[in-house]
Amino acid sequence: MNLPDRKRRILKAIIENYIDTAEPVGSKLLAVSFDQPISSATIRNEMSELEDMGLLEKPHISAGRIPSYQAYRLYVNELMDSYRVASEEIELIRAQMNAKMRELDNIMLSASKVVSHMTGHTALSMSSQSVDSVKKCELITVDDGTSYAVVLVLASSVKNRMIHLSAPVEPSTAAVITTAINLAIAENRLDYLLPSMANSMGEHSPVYDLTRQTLEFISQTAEGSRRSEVYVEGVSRLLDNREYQDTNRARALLESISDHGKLRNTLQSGAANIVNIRIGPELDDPSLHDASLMFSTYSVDRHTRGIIGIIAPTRMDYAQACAKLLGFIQAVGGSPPGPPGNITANTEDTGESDD
Amino acid sequence: MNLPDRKRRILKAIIENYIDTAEPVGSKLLAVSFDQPISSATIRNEMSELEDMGLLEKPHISAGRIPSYQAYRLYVNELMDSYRVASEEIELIRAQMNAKMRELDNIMLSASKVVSHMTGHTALSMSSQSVDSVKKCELITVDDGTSYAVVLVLASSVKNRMIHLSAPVEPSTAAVITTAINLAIAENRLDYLLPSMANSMGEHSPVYDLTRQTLEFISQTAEGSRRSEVYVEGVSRLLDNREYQDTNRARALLESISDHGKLRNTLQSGAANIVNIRIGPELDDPSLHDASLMFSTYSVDRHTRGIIGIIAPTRMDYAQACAKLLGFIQAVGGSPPGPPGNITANTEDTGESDD
DNA sequence: CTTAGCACTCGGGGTGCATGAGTGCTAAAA
DNA sequence: TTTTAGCACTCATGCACCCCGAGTGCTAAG
Repeated sequence: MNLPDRKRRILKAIIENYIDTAEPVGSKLLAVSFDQPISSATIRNEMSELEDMGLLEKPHISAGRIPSYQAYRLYVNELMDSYRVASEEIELIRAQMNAKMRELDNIMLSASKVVSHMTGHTALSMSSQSVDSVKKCELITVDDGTSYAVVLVLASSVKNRMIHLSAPVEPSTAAVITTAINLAIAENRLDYLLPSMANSMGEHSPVYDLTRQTLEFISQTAEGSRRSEVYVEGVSRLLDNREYQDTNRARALLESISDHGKLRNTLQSGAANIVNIRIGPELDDPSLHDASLMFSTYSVDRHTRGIIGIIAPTRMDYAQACAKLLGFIQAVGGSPPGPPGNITANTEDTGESDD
Repeated sequence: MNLPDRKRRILKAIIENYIDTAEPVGSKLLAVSFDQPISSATIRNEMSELEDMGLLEKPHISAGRIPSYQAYRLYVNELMDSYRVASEEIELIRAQMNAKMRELDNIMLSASKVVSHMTGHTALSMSSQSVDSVKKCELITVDDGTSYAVVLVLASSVKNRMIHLSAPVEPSTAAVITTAINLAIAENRLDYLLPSMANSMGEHSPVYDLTRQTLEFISQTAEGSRRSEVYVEGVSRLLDNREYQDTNRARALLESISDHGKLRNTLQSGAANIVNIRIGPELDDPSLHDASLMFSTYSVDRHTRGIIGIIAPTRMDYAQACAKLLGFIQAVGGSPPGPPGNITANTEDTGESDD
């Protein structure tokens, strides 16, 4: 967007003021906050024009202006200072992550806790295995054959389930089943396995039952691989924000956040390797129209990649949140702290360039 | 508690009225709601005495009375009508559970969703494996030896983790390790295994590393077996309640509910086979003093048992919630719907009998 | 023991008013 | 042409005030 320098400065000041105070900002107040002072009247004129451009809004006639959604978009794209994270802070994050990971043994959960705590916002976290196909299957005998643990090895994780049978199956038979299934996986003809067994032994034998349940688990896993769990941490922090003092709005937001299916889709829709920022109306859900989502993929090591993000009012401190997020990614990413600022916050531009 | 009949009736009416309206109930209003009418003055006298007994409280001098915590306790112990669940409703719950279980493949998560939906309150759910010791360990080769999936079979569940090594370990070697570990588990001498290996092969061999990480996982699992996950569903419903229109209270409550460690302890502290009701001050957490917890254990089949409960304001409809909970338990429990009412709602009495 | 009556309390809702932060517009200054 | 000062106007907010109604306790009569 091509905006004269003074307008940019004024708009930036308004946005940052509003982020800070959550109150409409007026011309007088703003006038004194500049280095070389401009009169409030001038600012009023500029504001009026910014309003015509769709960048500012008036809650009512005798209040100050607040930034519009477009203003936030402009802000994160062009105006925002890139905040930098002190390397001590990165060290701190690393220490916290280590502590949490000892305690919790689930990286995604730890990540959400740490990020929620350090940003003061509600954090979202999930693992970002891309389509994670089943590579191998094992059956482990429990209780001498009436129960089996099915273990599926996927490209980047392992899933298991307990299967209980009405009558025992010999471990050696289970081994045969395992071999057959693994062969079928390799040759991609799982669908033919079960019908052929049904013919040879009937549908009521425990061996058939074991195979059936195992195959069912495999297909469910394949189905569900792209629906990994979403961890939400620090929901209560949402209520700290002025905009959610109104219980109805808070309730709507909470409800949206509880819909992990939608969250997952949104989080997976981000571009890789950049900090994705979705501002209010850019999110489908209408009850998220006064909230913003900031998220990014990250990698812990070659095997584990995740998506971490925060959700907060549109009026969040984007610069700071972005910096903290990058700090987190750097801290867990194993890359050395190095000189700060070498990770840049490219933010996704969703296209619409009005004017 | 030995209370004259009329006092009981009045108290019951006050409590139920308050549960309904969330407003202090006064003498006049109450007077007209009885079958054979009593004058408001009489009710005032009775109320005054009930207040002296610690069963009623006045928010202020010119408002009606509200039940005290002791009144709620008395109510759930003695006054409450046992609501019964229609067998159609049980069928409905069963259908919902079946649908959810197909969709989610996690019983506890399904349970919390269904119960939250049917009671209209926030639901808590966890599996109630009693101490769940490691029975068996398996190592599954992935990627030709640089990664292994460790699978632990416990008494009632299976856990797994991926281990990545810097150099490959032969599958046959892994089999030897597995055997050694299983032997050590059986003989309960896991602690001696690692030091003896360190001596024979040094701490930098990949075999040592694999063993070390496997043992670490085993000890973490043993440690964490009594901390199974707590599922919380429908938090947004909390905000529907009058008492949580105040964001500060709501925030405190949300925070408490996010502390799964405490929740787990509370849920595990319940007696088996009865509906446990913990009213406000009976919960340790001060920010839960205006909330009540109702929960119970249940079993799906011989292998899976869970704890299901709800959390709501002290002013919740205990009778209805209790009935729904019992309905749920009956629906998933596999026992036939049968004549309703054969499960009784014994509620735990926490002792204190003042007066 | 119950009830009618009375005086008293106090929270909540409504009204009226002053205040102040904000705006737009116009005309003079730069 | 751009900036600034000044002025009239607009509302949201807070405060004081008052009234109403639901509720109470107490007393005296039934």
